[in-house]
Amino acid sequence: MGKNITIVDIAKETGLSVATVSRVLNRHSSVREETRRKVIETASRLGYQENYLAKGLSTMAGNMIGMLIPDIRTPFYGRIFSECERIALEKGYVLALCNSFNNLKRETHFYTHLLAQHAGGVIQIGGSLDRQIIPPQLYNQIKSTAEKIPVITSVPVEDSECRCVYVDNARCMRTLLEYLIKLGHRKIAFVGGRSNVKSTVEKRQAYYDVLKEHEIREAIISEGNYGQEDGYFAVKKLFRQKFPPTAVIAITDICAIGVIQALNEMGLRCGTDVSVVSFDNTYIAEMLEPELTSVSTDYEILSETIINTMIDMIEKRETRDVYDIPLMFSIRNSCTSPF
Amino acid sequence: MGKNITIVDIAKETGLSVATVSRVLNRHSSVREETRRKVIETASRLGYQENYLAKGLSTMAGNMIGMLIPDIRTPFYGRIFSECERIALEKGYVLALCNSFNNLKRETHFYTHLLAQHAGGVIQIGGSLDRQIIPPQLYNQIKSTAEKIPVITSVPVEDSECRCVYVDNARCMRTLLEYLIKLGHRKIAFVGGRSNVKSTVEKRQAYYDVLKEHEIREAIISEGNYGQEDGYFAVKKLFRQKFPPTAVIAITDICAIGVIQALNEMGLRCGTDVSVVSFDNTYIAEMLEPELTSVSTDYEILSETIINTMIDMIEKRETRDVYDIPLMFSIRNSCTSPF
DNA sequence: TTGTATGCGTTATCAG
DNA sequence: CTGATAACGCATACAA
Repeated sequence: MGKNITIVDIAKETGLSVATVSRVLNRHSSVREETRRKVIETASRLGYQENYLAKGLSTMAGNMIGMLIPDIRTPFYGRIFSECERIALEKGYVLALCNSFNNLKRETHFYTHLLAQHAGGVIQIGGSLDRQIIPPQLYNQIKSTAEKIPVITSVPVEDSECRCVYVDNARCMRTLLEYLIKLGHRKIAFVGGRSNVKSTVEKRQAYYDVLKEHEIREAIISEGNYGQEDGYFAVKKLFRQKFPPTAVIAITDICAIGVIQALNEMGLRCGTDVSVVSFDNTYIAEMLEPELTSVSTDYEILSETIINTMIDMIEKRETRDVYDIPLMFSIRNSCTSPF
Repeated sequence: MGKNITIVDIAKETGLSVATVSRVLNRHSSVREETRRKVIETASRLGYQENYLAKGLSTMAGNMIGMLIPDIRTPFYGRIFSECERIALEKGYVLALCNSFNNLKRETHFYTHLLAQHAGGVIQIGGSLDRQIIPPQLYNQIKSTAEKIPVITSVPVEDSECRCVYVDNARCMRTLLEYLIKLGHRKIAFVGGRSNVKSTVEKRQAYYDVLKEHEIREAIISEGNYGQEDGYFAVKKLFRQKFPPTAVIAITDICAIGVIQALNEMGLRCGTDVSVVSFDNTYIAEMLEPELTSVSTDYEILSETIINTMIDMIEKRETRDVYDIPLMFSIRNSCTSPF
């Protein structure tokens, strides 16, 4: 357990004061080049490692950023987190992750923890934030947290200091639907998703809007959850009818798996008999047979925006809400014209 | 930005000293019940929140635990992390996650960071740790880190203070293979996995061992990576022969997806014509058609062991290496007798 | 440009 | 059982 090297040691060694050493280490301009070099040299010679705890205690802002998402095991959140983590580490920040499992208690608990650590900031994507009305308990927690440390959310939080990096669900739906309509589909089902989830509601609304714009009367919606079985049972139900849909929009790639399975069981082939598209555009889409046409926000740009905004907030630069992350629309071979 | 409530405030409010307040808050025995109650009461009345930074600076041990894994997006690591995170949060610890992507630089970088934060500890599973010979750069980093904060690894690290929570790959392979042999299979292929990865080598060795025990001469191994395409191409190659295997062991669930796809394309049906099993037993196994027989370490017990051991180390209790985590062997419907 | 002194919130070591 | 006070490592306002 060798004693830790501190700036005091460096100060002693160089004959300078801790203040000067500190200035050098933080790239504070006003310091002579010679002393600067001397400090750098002895720092690395002694094997100095900065102590973030002390730094944090002094500045009241750690270099750990908390990320709160519903479930890292889903390909969607897994992808977002991984991109964010990669960028953050490059910039000298560490990401702490919490699966909320949409559990309000876990969410507020996590905020409390991060606050207690004076974390650099918190990022929340989805979860209870994605309810039609944000639960007051969470709302208050976010609001009071945002007064002390930077907070970024995937949804605007009114009357708070949060920044919002918005995922445009409506635009995603529009892209998918217009693509199918252009192929000639008129009977298009939208499968999966709960109606108390904001992102889903936004997708539904866009679904109705676009149908209307194209004067398509028939909306076919099957509510459910976001899993494979939801796609499966929806298809089983929907395709029992006389004039079944010719195309299906699945709420997630995972949901699409179920759609395709059910289709197969009914002797229908995805990509020829029925067109299938999905949200999220994760590796699952490329894994299926046939490969799925899918849409999502551009993960890299989204993640970069989130992290950069967060760091700007931490380092007290100007920031703005972001509503215009580009989409990633990948046309593969799960669709054809219905004729 | 309301000023933070500290123990000093509580001390003032109660007329006690900070020392006493601190003692109460840390359940240090010797303190009168009455003063104890008074402290607790005013603490909650004032809305006191402990400051982990200050605490950490004082004790030189934070409540953040770092977890270093190859890639959270894989179902295997996603599952392990999620279980660990759930348990850790319950016990008051936060998990910071780093995807190493098997990149040595990222790995050592992460250790450096955690050290600088005086993290509670570090857990590394797989990655460069899983090479036949641990790269010296990483070895040194682990060794020196372990001298300062608790470190747990999935593989024993010789001559260091790490604790090891071992995942018994050989036993997993044995379980799978003996199951297939009992069903009557004699031509069993083992598909996927690189030969510079320790866990894979252990599986291979067990594969040879068990075959030998059952006097099966023919070992059929197809090296590759751990993805879907590796399973796919392996089958395409292996099943071109006159007497193809009657069973396939895939190195991961994901790899098995490719196996099944290739089989389908060749007009062979998994579960009737060919038996398929895999490692990892993730949700993917239940998602496939037919559902896959699969084996892994029991995730819950593994994760609980890891976190409990870590916390014991942090709180300086006795610990021991763990080599006997039970397995989770799920027999589903991807296998039959070959006759 | 550099140094001095103080604070950040806790824990821990001594005394009482 | 309780209280003063010195660390812990760093940043920074104020002086020089």
